[in-house]
Amino acid sequence: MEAKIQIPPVTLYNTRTREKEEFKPLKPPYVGIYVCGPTVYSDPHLGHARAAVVFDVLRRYLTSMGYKVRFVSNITDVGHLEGDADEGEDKIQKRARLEQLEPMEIAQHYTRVYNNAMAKLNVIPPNIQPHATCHIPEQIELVQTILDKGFAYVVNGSVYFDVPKYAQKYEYGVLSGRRLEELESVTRELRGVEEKKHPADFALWKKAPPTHIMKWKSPWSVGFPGWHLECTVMNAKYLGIPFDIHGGGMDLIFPHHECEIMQAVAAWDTEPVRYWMHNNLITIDGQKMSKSLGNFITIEQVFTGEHERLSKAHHPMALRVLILQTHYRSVIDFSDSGLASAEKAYKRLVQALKKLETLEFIGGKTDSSKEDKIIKHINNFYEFMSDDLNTARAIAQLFDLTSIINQLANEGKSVQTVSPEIGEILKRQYSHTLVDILGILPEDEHLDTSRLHAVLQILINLRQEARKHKNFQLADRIRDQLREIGIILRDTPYGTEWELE
RNA sequence: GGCAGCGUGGCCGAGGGGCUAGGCGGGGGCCUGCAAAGCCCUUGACGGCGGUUCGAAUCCGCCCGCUGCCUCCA
Repeated sequence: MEAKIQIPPVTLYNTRTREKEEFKPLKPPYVGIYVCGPTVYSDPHLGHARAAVVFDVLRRYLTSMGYKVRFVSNITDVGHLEGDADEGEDKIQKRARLEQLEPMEIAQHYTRVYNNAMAKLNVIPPNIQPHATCHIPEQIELVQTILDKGFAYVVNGSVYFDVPKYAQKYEYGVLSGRRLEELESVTRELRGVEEKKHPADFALWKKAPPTHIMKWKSPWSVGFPGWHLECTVMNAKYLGIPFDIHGGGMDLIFPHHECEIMQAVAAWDTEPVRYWMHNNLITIDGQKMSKSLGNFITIEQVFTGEHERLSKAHHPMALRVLILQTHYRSVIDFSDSGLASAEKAYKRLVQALKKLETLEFIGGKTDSSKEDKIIKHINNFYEFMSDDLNTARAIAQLFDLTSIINQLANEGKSVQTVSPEIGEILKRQYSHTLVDILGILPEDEHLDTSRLHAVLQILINLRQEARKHKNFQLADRIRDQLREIGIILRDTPYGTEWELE
């Protein structure tokens, strides 16, 4: 890192303490991050995209600072109970019955769909992507530990966490700010006859009804693990308790993350997580997007444009930019026009990057105020990223740099107003912040375009000759026909550029 | 009902007592065979009513409107 660029210490808003805290890993330079992954029984939607992109940027940022990050994100393939207790049916099983498939076939299919979507969004795959069904023995073991410690009880082959007992020894609701008495008054009327001693108790192990397909042997019954168990088990197994950062959507704070804390504290007498981070939700027309409301847009629909609310197919990076232009703790009200505007913004950033790569900084007539601005914007970028991952402000700095790059490019290929030293910093940092840290990929990097490149160069050269001879009819025909197949030609002071639409 | 939060210019979205956010769009100009892109200039905002203050979009109070969690969910 060059001397002129300073990266301030990272502060993160910790849901647990409700304030921004300086991030200090337990065992530097190692950082453990766990993010709640998807339940794989349907297509991933915009909400999945947001959580994944937000924590991908966190991971990239910490990595760029020299931390060695282990990033764990699970696949929930057991399915959780639907509705309450005894009426419950495993989600994946339900879907399997509907489609006449093996439950594991469903899980496998949607895991693949999810991972494909993540790849398109340029989300780096987790270092470990553990599956709940691969950790049944560990989950059974944890249930036993909690039973041994006296914080759970067995009823008819099911095991429940004893929340009132826990609340006697430890504080209840540390994450969500919820109080046990209030919870009781609300939930009492909602629930019918059941095995739980207290409405706030939750299942650690459920005995499976005879029709249930996904089930495993345990000391208590043939059944399946409770909703919150897998995360605790996989935290402990792959990151150790306690570990640094646990992330997920805000809707998971209660009860999911609250239960995770109780399980870990009950089992090991230690709060499991140093920093709890929660991204806010995505709304559509001001309404929460959710599975139960059925108003969600899948990630793939954004890319194909096949949804009544979408006017066209959008570039995956447009979605990424849209997400990063909002701070992660604010709501994003999703719209087609917002996505379209993000797409234009994305193109601007990427065009500036391409342009910057062709520039040569020779100095000679250096403009120190311009150079100062460049350094200032780069430092601001890091300052805002370190301030609770404020990607909205950080990306604004990149737009300011974009503007400067465009001005420099107007000088021609050889730039005199910026010294070679500052020019190199600009080149390195602009690319590093945009591509490596924010994960905004220049277009078509995945595509092998080398031959297409060569062919277009031939056409561009022919057109150039036609223009030289003032044969504009031919020149325009070449450009128009290329446009018809989605290739746009653009004449610039330093030659003709092309771009795929 | 309990808890948490939000209301910013045409749209999206940062910020948060005096200091240009940014993106998209609109207007004017430069460049150009034309087009596109780019550049320069520009427009324009802090839900309502009170209060604190030399000064409030920013702090406090009340009111209005909206959202999330309390049921699986990112």
